[in-house]
Amino acid sequence: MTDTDTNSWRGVQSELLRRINEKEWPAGSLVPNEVDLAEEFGCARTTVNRAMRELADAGLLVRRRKAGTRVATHPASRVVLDIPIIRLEVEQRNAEWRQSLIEKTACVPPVRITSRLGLDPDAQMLHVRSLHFADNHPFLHEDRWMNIAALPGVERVDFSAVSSNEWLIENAPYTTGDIAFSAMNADAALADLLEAPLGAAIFVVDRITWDKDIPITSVRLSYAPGYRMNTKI
Amino acid sequence: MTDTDTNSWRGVQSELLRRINEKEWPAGSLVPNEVDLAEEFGCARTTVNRAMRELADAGLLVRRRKAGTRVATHPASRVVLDIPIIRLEVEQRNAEWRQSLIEKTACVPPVRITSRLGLDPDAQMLHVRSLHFADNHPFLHEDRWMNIAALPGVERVDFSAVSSNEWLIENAPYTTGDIAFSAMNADAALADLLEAPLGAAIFVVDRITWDKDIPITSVRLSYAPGYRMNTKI
DNA sequence: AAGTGGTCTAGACCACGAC
DNA sequence: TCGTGGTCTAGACCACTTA
Repeated sequence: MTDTDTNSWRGVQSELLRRINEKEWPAGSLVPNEVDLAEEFGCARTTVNRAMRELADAGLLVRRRKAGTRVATHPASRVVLDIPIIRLEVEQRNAEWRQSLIEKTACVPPVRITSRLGLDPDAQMLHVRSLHFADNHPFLHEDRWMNIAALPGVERVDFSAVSSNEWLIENAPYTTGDIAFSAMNADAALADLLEAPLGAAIFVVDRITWDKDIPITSVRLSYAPGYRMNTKI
Repeated sequence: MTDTDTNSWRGVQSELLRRINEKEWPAGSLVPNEVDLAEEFGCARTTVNRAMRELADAGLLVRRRKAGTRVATHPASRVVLDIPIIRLEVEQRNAEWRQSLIEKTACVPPVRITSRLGLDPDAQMLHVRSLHFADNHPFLHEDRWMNIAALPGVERVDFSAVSSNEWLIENAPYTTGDIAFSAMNADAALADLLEAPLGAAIFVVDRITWDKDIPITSVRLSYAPGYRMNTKI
């Protein structure tokens, strides 16, 4: 049951990892098949399969039926980011969260929004903008467009009581989405809201979500200067 | 073998997903155990286990022995980022990659580097800075410190021929690391290198890697303005 | 045609941890 | 204590893809 027992999947995995790291199996080389490895390690093929499957998921091995398994030549490191509810992110920093609703209007969005969502350019969407605070300091600006047709009752929600961020997570499951991270200089409006100098470097998250091809929402989060998004490999 | 056959693990998983999304199983509620679900779906417990394990890995379910499995209350969406070799990232954009080595010196790093790595503040490290280009336009600035003691022969490597980014991936396996993403305004030196206006918003990736408690490298990647890091959920 | 990984089964034992 | 998930087994059939 430890990492060095080669009859547990973790043990097999760490032995495989060792061979890859120490170049016993060089990058690009063909490694033995599951049946042979199972025999070598004295375990069932299922056990070897689990160990290898996870290494393939992590990008360290490349597996193809009939062709066999090879050590990946350019193991792109894979980073997992957890993106929590904004309120929880603030509270995890031991700060008090509050938000202030800036705008909530039903209107026709700019074409850059409808075109990316694949919606009729004349369709009305709900535009909600709000400012999130951490201990009364501006934390981020949330600029969101919501698909009214896909979110029944959304027009009657009081987004000054519940953030649209949180309401959507609880009420609108999504199946797929795109996320982009970038940096931009604060324009006058954003600088004013975030109490930052004009032109300050702002960390920006753009996110679009769909529920089985139905567009749900498009949002831009603009963080106050100094924000860092951290994670471990 | 399709997503709707409840005797394949994908089929079971999509049915479980449906029940979670449609609140048939509300957030926080206890869901049936593996044996009961296997009976309901007419499949082996192993199959149910695989489906549920992956949902737990994705953060949608919380599993505990004896206590059973519950629907997660705050499903933080989990984003996976692939961070490739810089050369490949440029080439994937159908651009020609090249780099120019700016500096390669062995010297004592600033305290902010040694302290974060947990190294002796007087230890020499190898400082390598280089500029990566895409089609002869500056793409990013790589500012790296390498632990000489942990990387035998690193002082003799010609980093004008191989980028330190690529050399490390091929020669220095790591076990853990920290990554941080942020935005900063370009100072005069960086603006000059990246051919950007002074103060331009720069997307920054800071990364530190260890190999079993031995610090390997600390690097800051500063991308030219306009860079976006994209991924799917 | 044949080798390889992908998956399912039925059963088993065990570790954890709530009670 | 004992229910639950975690894991392993031995065997089987199948899907994919290369030779």
